[in-house]
Amino acid sequence: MKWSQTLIPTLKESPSEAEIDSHKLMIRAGLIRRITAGAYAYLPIGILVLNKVINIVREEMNRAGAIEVFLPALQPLDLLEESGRLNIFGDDLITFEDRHGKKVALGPTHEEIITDIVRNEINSYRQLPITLYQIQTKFRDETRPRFGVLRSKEFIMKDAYSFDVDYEGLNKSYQYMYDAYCKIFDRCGLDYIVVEADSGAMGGDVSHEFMVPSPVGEDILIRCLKCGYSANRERAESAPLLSDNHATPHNLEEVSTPDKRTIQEVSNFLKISPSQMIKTMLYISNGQPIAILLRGDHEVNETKLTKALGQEAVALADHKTIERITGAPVGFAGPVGLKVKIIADQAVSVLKNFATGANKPDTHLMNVNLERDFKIDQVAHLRYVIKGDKCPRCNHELDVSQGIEIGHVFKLGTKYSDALKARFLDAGGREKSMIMGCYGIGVNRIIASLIERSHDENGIVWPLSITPYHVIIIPVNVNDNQSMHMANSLYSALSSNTGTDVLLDDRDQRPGVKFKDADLIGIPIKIIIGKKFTETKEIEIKIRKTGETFLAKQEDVKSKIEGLLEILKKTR
RNA sequence: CGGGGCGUAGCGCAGUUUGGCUAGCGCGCCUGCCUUGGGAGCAGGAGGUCGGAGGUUCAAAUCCUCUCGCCCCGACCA
Repeated sequence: MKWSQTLIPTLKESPSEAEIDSHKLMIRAGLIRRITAGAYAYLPIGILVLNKVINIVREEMNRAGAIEVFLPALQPLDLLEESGRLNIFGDDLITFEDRHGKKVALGPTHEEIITDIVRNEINSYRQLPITLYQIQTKFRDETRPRFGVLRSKEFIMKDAYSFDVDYEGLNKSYQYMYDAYCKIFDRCGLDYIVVEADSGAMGGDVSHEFMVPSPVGEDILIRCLKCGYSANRERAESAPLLSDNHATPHNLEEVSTPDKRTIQEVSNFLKISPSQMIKTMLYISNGQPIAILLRGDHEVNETKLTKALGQEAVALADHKTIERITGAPVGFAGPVGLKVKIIADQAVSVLKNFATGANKPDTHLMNVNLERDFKIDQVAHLRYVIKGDKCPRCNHELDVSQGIEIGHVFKLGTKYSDALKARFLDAGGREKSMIMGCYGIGVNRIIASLIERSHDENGIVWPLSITPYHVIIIPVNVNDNQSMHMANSLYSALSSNTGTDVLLDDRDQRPGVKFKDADLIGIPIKIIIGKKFTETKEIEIKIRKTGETFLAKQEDVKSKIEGLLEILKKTR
């Protein structure tokens, strides 16, 4: 491609809409333009990159035995109702009525559609197992789209769904997908880590997330750098805290804490550490209020709470309920004298002489102790792991960091096949629910997270596998006939190699502009036809990532480039 | 959805507090000259319903009301 014939609108200045490096660079390098909040147009080199990523995904999916389908973006609402996910998606779902008044949604994901197809077309164990996948745009009305294509209202996802006759089969299908994911992300040149995840609202039990470590990531990763344990925040566990003081219980004491409601306010006021306080949170579970006790500096993990209660969902009690149950406004609840079921986090069970609300307005209690002052009905792990917690496996200190989720694999089991009646007859003629798995990849996110990890002050640094062009030829002076002739002949020679994408910067621009632009858009190899060429007929070759330069005679350029491409292919 | 901020040329911004001449600057763009190894220089030029609607006023980018859009923090998040 000749630069003058395509559209690569580079910008010298960062657009004000962008906050993070990848977003700025995608705009500055002319990959994308925002059309409206959370929706982006991909410009020529943007779609080149996107297509390369998609091709890698497709190749590895096919290699893993998955079968591609193409599904509608328009979905009838009744299917989502049938699976019970209409409420779960809630306002994230983009819905409208067609001219006949029929309610339609733009698909936020496609479990229901796939399951619907499979239940209609597959009835026998002889047709199983099968894994179907699609690469398509999905729509979610995100409350706050941000970070460019990292969180947008429409985005491209690869979604695969596996259907097996039994759990053994599911394990196999899952492993195929897991392995394929590793290959895909490896090929895209990404540094990623795999963490155990909670399967959350998708249902099912085993799940892994593929994460690119990044401070701009919206997910929190808990990792043990010693033994390799890694999990996301919802899933992560920590070693139980030990009772470290054998302090004798002091006398219970009531203190006045006028208008001090939060842990922060009370701990400042009483001059004690938040970790010497207990916070009491009232939840509604199964229609009944229950009290959850947490250490003051800990936060409730509702995923774990939900599981501990064996419920589908729990919700915080409203203020009125709290007043009714505790006899005090929000901010003064405590376990002493409370007449509801009490579940304590493990960290609470080892505390002595702590402070907590007195269930009386403007009053807290000091030197509260378990057993003596109140009893708990259940101890469970209910909180998020924080810095300082120890690894549940090897007791080494856990690392807390951030990451961008680029892929997620789930063992769903029969959640959707039960709900949507996707059944088959086994060899013995018995009807059974299909065992499902589902596997997603955020295609746009691959690009953004790659840039997030692979750029420098001059711009993007593409890996060979997904770069829009492998080589950029820069004739320094396009008005010099010999230079242009050389540029054109190199362009033809290199382009004739299948699989080598060449960009020729034929613009009549000053060299500085061309070098800056080539760096900005991140092309791995530059071929420069300039001073050296006019003087000695030598051609300069420069590597974007390392800045290494080579001089080659004109007849050697092609083989030199081929050699460099081979080397770059192998290095990440 | 709560809090904060911003909308002025393709991009980045000043001007708004305290209303007042023809609305400015940098980049980019067009023409010419010059220049050709890391975002050159000189000269000339095009480009604006100041987000929109209504109001106050002799006079509104500037003040008031409403509205739309966008960004940030938080909440939310298969």
